[in-house]
Amino acid sequence: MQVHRARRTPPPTIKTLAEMTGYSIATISKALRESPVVAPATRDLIYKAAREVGYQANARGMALRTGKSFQAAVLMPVTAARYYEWDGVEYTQTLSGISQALDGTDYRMSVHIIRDAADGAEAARRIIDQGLADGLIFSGILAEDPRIDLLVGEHFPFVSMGRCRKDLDYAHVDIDNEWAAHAATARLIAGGHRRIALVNPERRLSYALDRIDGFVRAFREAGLDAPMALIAEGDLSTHFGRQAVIDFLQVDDEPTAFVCINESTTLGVLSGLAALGRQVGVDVDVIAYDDINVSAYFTPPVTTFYQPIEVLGRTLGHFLLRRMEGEDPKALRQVFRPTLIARQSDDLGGRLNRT
Amino acid sequence: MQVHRARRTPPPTIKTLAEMTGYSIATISKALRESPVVAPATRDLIYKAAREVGYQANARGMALRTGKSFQAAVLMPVTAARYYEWDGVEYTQTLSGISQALDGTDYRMSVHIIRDAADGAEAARRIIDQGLADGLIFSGILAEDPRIDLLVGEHFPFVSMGRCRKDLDYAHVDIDNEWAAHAATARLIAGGHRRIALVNPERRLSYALDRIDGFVRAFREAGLDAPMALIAEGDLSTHFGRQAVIDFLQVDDEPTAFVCINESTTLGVLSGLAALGRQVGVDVDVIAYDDINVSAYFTPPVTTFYQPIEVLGRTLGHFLLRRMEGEDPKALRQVFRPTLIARQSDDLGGRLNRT
DNA sequence: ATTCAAAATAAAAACGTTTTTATTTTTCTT
DNA sequence: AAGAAAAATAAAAACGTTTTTATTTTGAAT
Repeated sequence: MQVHRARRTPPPTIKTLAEMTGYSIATISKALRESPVVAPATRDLIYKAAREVGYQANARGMALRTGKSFQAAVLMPVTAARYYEWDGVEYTQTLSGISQALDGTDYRMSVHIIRDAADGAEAARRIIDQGLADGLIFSGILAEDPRIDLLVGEHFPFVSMGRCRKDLDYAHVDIDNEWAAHAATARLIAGGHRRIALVNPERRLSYALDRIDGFVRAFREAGLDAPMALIAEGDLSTHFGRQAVIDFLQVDDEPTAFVCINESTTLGVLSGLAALGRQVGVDVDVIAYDDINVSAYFTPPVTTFYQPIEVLGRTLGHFLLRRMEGEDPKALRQVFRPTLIARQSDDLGGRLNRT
Repeated sequence: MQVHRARRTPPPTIKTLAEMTGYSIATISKALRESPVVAPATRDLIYKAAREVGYQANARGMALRTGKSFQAAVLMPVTAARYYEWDGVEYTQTLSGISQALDGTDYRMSVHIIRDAADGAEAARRIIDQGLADGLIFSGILAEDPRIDLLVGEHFPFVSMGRCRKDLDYAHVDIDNEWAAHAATARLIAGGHRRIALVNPERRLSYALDRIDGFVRAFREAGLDAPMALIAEGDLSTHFGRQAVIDFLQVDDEPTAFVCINESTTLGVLSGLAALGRQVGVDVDVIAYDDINVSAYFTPPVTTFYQPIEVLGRTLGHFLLRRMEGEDPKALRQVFRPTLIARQSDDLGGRLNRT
């Protein structure tokens, strides 16, 4: 026989406070909202009563009346298929950052898993139409991202992690991918490398283009033609990184260095190199981009451009809050430059012919 | 000058449908809830009208009236500090699994980041008190987890990923850690290993005890004493895994094999071994537990017990749905046994003295 | 003291549902 | 054909807020 606990007294509402203090619920509501029309003395009285009974505004009541949901939605891309389980691991840190920004506000974070870009657009549509959230954060920005057009058109508050290639006003946070790719490539060129491979995401992703731009610029500045044939394009899985290496090392004029786009692919690249018996730092150089500081533990540790992604997350959250307050998106833009963490020399220990 | 779009027509409500069909809102509501009191003919009519205008029940209205939030809360542990950025990466897959289970229901997934166990208990408290969610999923179960007592006491629907050591009725999903640790250890013992190290989480975590149990049982069954001094305890960071190796390899009678608890530590262990010049499969054997299938890409690939964590996530979600429907938690328990993926022989290529 | 404006508070309506209670319509029984 | 029971529908209340409108109180000016 299950013993049921005595029904707990229902949580206090503004009605409770009205009865306690003798004021009307209208006054209670205004007092708690810090409305200037209520006399300071009564406001204090009401606050005292609220504290006394531990009053917490009922989110559902507020939501219905105001039409707000007090939810900040985050679209989180997860590839369901095998080979991809390591994908998106950095989202743990991203969510943590966003949540930190939301802490202490009335907003909660709801996470919507999306399978691909189309799914993401549909999720955005649903969130707007059904008022599932008051603001939206998403990443994986395409060069021509329909979500950005949609949200800008609807005047729906959002912050994107990444920039699209259209000239629109929207709040965003990004990594300076052009700069990072340029810096990495230039460093390898300075080390004497000429055959440099770029392991890149698909070209429809906006930052894939940014990376290519930086890659090409580094060669141009050195008076060289960029080896466009050495740009591998694919999903950013570990499997892809590994396959890219295997493919490249089977052509005649094989690359002597790799620029990797994220940790997942980097791990794959290292795995591929190991499988083919190539030693990093001896036969080939690798320079990577890192956002959860894990490259230090790879074998061997690789030189990276590091940008803690939690910081991006925090910024995303803060920007979204301000955007939901109605702030002009023009003011809400930040592009981070990762810092170089050199863990290896990039000239194969000096064995490479310098020009 | 910003051009504002014409105010969009407000979304249809049951009132809209009432006007369209001529029925009262009460009938509309009942029809949509499939209540048997409304005549089938009218139900059909009302459904038709609803489809016509694309009616979607307003979540806020429902929430206020029913007192439900239609949120499934997930507590997601994230260690903020440096050294821990790789921690919890498997949560991407976990969330994906949960979300898959929730797909097509009225429930949304809200994620609450927690910093530690105490933070988790506080979050649970807040979720119950403020009715922030109708159900809860959490992991990182302690041997004596206060959250489980709390939630069982409050009759709040929840599913835990992992079991505590108390004999309580609650829905849960778990890995058979005792079995896995036993299998891994027994395999190494069969390979001739005697000095086997267990890289384990802190002992207050319930599954840390399970692992120790399995570890000890494997030795006992072989007629040996388990080397309790070779059990390293710490957070599950990459940093910890590396440090554990470095510590162990500086003692006299150093271990010849390592059993690792998760991928983060495994990566650390491999990093530590590489740093000390030990070759896996030559000087030392490593067997690991893997939930996002990444160990295949480590250098060298390591033998693992693999359990795709997304499957656990899906089960968690399904169990929570059933629990929120009021189903007896006794029926909602599942313990998964990971499958062995042998990527190396575990007797150092036969070089180890067999007993 | 009266009047009027300003300040403070109260009342009422509304947000979109569900549920309880009331009413009307239909069907069956005799 | 009348009456009662059953079925179908409608009306009203409620969930906890915020906001608009109405009322009361206060204070100052005459």
